[in-house]
Amino acid sequence: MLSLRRSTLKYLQVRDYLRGLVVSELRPGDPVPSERMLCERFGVSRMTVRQAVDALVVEGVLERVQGRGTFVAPPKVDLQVRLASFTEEMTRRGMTAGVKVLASGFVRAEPDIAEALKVAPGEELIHLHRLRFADDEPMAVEHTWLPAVRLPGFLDDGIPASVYVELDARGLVPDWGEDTIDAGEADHEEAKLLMIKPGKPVLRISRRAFTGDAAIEYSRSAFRSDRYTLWVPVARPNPSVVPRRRTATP
Amino acid sequence: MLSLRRSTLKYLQVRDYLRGLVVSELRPGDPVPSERMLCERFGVSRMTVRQAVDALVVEGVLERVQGRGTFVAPPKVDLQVRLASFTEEMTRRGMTAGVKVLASGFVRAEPDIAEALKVAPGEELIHLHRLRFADDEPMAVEHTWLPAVRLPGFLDDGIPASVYVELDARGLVPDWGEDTIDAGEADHEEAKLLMIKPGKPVLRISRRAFTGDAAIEYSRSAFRSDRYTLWVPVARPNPSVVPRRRTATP
DNA sequence: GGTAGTAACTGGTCTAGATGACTTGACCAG
DNA sequence: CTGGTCAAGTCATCTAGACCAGTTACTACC
Repeated sequence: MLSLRRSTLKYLQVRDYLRGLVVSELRPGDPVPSERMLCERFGVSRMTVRQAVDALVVEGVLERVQGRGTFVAPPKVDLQVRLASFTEEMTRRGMTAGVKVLASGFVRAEPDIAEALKVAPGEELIHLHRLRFADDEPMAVEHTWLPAVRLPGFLDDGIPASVYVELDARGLVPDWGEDTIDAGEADHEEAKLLMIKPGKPVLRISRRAFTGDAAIEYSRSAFRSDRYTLWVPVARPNPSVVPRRRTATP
Repeated sequence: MLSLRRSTLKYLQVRDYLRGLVVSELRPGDPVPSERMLCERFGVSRMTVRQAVDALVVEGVLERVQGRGTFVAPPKVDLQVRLASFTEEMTRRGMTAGVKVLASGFVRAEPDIAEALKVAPGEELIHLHRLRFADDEPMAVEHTWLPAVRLPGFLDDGIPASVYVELDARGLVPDWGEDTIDAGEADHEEAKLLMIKPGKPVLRISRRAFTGDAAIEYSRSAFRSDRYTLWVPVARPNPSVVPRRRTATP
């Protein structure tokens, strides 16, 4: 039936080994072991090693340079405004994402939330109030609303570890969305949770995510501005699989 | 030396054949020829075909479904994240954009500016300090730096009304760039210009714009957060080469 | 000293197979 | 009609090599 030997796949072993190297030992510009060395170390063929490296190159973690080697990519924190989950974003930055659920349950849609989700006011919503961590440091306070009618049984087994994983499992992966971003002052509750002083600036991000025509998630987050910077690439040419030129100096 | 037989590489031939199919004959959800059929048609091995298909999957052009086939991916909503310019943003809200030049001239590149523009510290830069208005109300304080060597005579006829128009006239239209966004506190100068209290939150946006490989503009802006919200349409990230769950609906 | 060549690395492309996992449809038994 | 089995087709993973192309360092020659 459900064979989840995922992690026993050889290329994933190699990939995760490399990812571990990058986040723990290496710095941008450092070379990773050559493909042939990895073949030997893991007892796999070169194509398998290349598959592992490919995955990390596509992710922007590594960069290949023909004739010289493969290097840890500079933190051009390609992490973008994409509809990636917080966990994905932090993982890409080499941090460990954590989350603490402060509250969860069903609520009736307030007018502003209803409008954002394009549902009728008073409709039943799933509400999550969470505190997000990066490397055990509080990073953001987040409120998330999801239309309950589209997610039956969402809270039945406790709070899902990841909203996006849960949406994925239901085939409701968002394909587009929009963020609005502004700066604000931390209120008392946010300040306490984020361990900053009330009135200090926070980056507020409201996100609407859609699956096809229907809104599936609306969230409001307040990020500590001293620890979080948003990167937005603007109209960048398609990087494709082809290797990019290099700037770092190993 | 420079061998650009690029297009004679087999996997590129296969890739471009598939790309042609997608744009000319097939519609989203349609299956492309199976990998083994492509092997036969082009007389190449399966790995080569997979390399071609991989490239298109990474680009988001195709989607693989194990056991069923490979299909044309549904159209992307918006390939790139795109930030509206200040003027566009104001127009969208039915406001009139204005600008006042506070200072202009030549400066030597400070280390941080030099790094952002990828020039040597101390290199000559054109510097503009401007205050931006929306409906005659101050909205943002902006510093802009441009490499003087690439823009001879830029300030000779006074301050250009629009930096972008001037760049356009010289064929130096930026084709890509990146913004970093965070929240900060207004310093005294900013507060005075924006007519807010010092320490109040401002949205800080740093923008680097590139023409080809060379940086052409670097700017830092501080926006009044009580009057300005950034709006960012977001597209879904490209699926990685690696794990795929079902999404296609042929 | 400088220069050209060369050897030993690196990643880039490619072959010709193998096995496994998943989906679909045809077929058969209840 | 329903449910199960089975085969054929698909993509997923993997092997053990091959040669090409770019980079670097060292060496031998001028």
